[in-house]
Amino acid sequence: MPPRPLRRTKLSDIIVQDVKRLIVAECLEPGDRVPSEPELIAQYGCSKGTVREALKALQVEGLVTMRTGPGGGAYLADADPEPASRMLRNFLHFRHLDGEGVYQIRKVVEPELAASVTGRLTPERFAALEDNVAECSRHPETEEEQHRQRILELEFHNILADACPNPLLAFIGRFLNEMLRDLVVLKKAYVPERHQFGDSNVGYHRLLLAAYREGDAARVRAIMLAHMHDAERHMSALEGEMANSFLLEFPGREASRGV
Amino acid sequence: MPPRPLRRTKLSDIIVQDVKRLIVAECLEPGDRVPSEPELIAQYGCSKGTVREALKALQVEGLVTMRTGPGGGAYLADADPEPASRMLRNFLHFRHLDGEGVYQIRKVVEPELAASVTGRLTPERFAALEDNVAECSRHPETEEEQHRQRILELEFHNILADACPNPLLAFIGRFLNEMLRDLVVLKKAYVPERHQFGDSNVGYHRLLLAAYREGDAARVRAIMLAHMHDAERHMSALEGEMANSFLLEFPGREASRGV
DNA sequence: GGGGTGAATTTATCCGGATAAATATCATAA
DNA sequence: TTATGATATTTATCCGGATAAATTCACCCC
Repeated sequence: MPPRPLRRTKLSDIIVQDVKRLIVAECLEPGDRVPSEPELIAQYGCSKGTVREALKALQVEGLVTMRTGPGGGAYLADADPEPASRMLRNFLHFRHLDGEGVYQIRKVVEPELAASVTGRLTPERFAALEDNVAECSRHPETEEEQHRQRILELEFHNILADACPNPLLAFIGRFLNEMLRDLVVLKKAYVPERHQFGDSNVGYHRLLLAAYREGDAARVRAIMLAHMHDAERHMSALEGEMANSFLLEFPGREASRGV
Repeated sequence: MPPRPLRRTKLSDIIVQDVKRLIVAECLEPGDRVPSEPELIAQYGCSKGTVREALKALQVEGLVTMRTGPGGGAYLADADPEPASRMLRNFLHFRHLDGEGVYQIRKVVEPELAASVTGRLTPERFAALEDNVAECSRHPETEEEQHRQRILELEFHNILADACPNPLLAFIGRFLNEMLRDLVVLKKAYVPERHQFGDSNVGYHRLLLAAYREGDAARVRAIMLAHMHDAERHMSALEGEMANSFLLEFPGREASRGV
């Protein structure tokens, strides 16, 4: 039933593979130039539409970025996990992943992540964590502000993820935060009880800061584990009705650049 | 520096968004029909190229599949994590993720996953696990066979992941296995010591089967944790030189359908 | 010398047509 | 009744052109 590929593989796919091989062969680094539209047209003797499709595919895979103007063309892009993250979120929302599902992972991943950055926090990052705690400690006035503060608390965990030297662990940490963010954005039902949870969250964050100051990785791990278990218990209120709203762009997240 | 979107948003992007909204509004399920090429052309009064680009974008996001022939057109696709998985693997390979990095996550995720499927294994899955252990217990003859057996051992963990009701946990479990598979495929250096590790792996798998038979989730967790720590120690031999080989299609994995 | 203007380059978007391939349906024949 | 083959429908691929937008760089004026 799935439309199998046609007899001869698409010309644009051949170009895609060739360009990838070129990247490997030449050991290109992000920022290096890749054959541009007119060059590929000349090389393959095809129309620009075909070349454009190949370059677009490489863009979609996050491998190249295009620049206009003189000296423009295709350049090897900095690796960016966002497209993959977005597709994965779509997939999981389709599968009706709920808050409890996120916390089943989070409660084992966040302690490991938090412990692993002990002693690796730059002064800038540590200051950012302190700022975050300070801002989340303020008493919110409006409902809207309370809601934003709720999301701001997640930023604490994002800063930790950014400090993690393991790219996979960093990605998963960020990803889980984004999933929770989607859930919080979709369901303001979470807000009413914010005081109880919010204060509790920030309290754990303060304890974590103290443990980081002492460089006590074991205590960091223990505090984060307790934090996660505590938060998990409060997640039951976030169940259900995710439906298909994921397809629409969430406010506050920059719109994806289409395909 | 990134080429910002042009003044007016692309027509194909508008179509993409409209179709997504339609999917949400009509609560479409996988397999349901989505407006086809000629319908969208009539609706938007644009050329087929533009409509094709929109439908292609929806394909790339894994939301729809196209069918040819009468009654063909665009249909809401079954959610598939493969495209996201592939992009994420590319990203991580670019970041030179190594075996140790994978195991930092794996050692916390696999025990949770393994424990969570205790008592949920269907007879079919349990039989598949037993078959896997039996096949991995055979004495490999050729080098090639040893190598394939090494990969086959990973399948044990994939079966567990498939049994996991949490879609995120299942995805991460499968994903980590794929990352390891890439590493093993790329570096046959792993093979020489296969006996030591291979036997050890299968031994843990046997212990897990026994614990599953008794429905002892705590013991499953403990065994898997020991399994992971054991395997992690042997991972140092798998370090380094991932380079950019990720871009090429790995043998044994079906080629991606281009863009 | 500095700052603004415009030309050149390159990609971005869209068009409509031509041919090929896949598939469901229906008619036909065994 | 069943199997086979023709037909119609729909997507797949590719082409080349036209216009618009963004960026760089050289040039010119002050």
